[in-house]
Amino acid sequence: MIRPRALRPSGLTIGEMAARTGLAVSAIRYYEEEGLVTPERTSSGQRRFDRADLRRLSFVRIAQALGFPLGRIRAALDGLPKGKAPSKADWGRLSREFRGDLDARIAQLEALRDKLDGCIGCGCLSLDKCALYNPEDRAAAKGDGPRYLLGDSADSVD
Amino acid sequence: MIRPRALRPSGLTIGEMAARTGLAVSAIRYYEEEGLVTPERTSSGQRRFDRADLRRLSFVRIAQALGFPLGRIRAALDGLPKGKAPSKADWGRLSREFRGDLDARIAQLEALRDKLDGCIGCGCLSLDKCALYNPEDRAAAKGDGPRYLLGDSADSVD
DNA sequence: GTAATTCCTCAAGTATGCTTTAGGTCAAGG
DNA sequence: CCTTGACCTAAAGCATACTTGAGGAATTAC
Repeated sequence: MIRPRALRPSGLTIGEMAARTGLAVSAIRYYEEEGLVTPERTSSGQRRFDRADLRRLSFVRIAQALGFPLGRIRAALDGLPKGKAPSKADWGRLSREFRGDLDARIAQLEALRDKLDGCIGCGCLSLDKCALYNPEDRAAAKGDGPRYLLGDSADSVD
Repeated sequence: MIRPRALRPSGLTIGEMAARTGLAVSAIRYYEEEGLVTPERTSSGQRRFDRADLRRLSFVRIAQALGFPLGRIRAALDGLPKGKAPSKADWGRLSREFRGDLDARIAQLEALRDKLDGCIGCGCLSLDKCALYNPEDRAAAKGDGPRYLLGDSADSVD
């Protein structure tokens, strides 16, 4: 049993966090800048993370894999109790929240896919009567976040 | 009936394309830079688009709404016959191609969602035994393209 | 004929999400 | 003790997808 950093003191170093979460050290620093984690510092300025941070960062990875933008993830994490470590119930609530969003995104994508089917049939793909060519369908894919900046004004086409 | 540009000559101007596709003029110029359309030019250097371009640009919009990156879209458009205008069958083939990719993405997202369900139950979200914490799940969301640059090396966590 | 539009190019700016580089400090091992 | 590796900050760079701005030319409208 190796015990680096003498008798495992007050927290995990950024390198240990990186190793355990699979994130790059630079990414973790970036997440701190973005307010996704707020590790303490040693007197010499090095970051020290606790176990709750391990969960926070893992949640970030998972949510990202699910397509959520960091802003959304931060908003969710901001809902966790500060000071005390989040309980299992807290994490469950967060997960359910994302699960809901995810369902919505999948449904939207499926709706779009079905419309694409219709368009394969009609071969239009650009006609004003084309179901896919509907302003309200813009920004359906993409996590949410400020990504769908598509100013719409689609008229008749072709 | 107004007939701008005397007797409707050789093609549509970029402004007309913008009005008819719902895209911004600047976006269309950008798409040309990216090789998604290659309009002709008048002797004075103005762009002139044809009806096939209208379809191309509409396809770009649709594919983007479906979450595909421009690189992928360009690759698909490059498969269309050059010189002659693409037939209905050509467009159908393209649509089916995207439909396939879309199905795959939806499936992947659903798989991830189901794993999230499991994790809501166990409340883990960061444990090494957590199904969501699998390197192979990275980059599941997001259109494809060079977006999933997540170098993986996830070990045990928490 | 002339003023208002529209068009052109090229460069720089914006947002997201990081990585890389430069220059320097700190801590752990031998 | 002192070298090596890990850590720190700040700034710049990269990829995607565009928009905005500057400065100017060509069209169109009246």
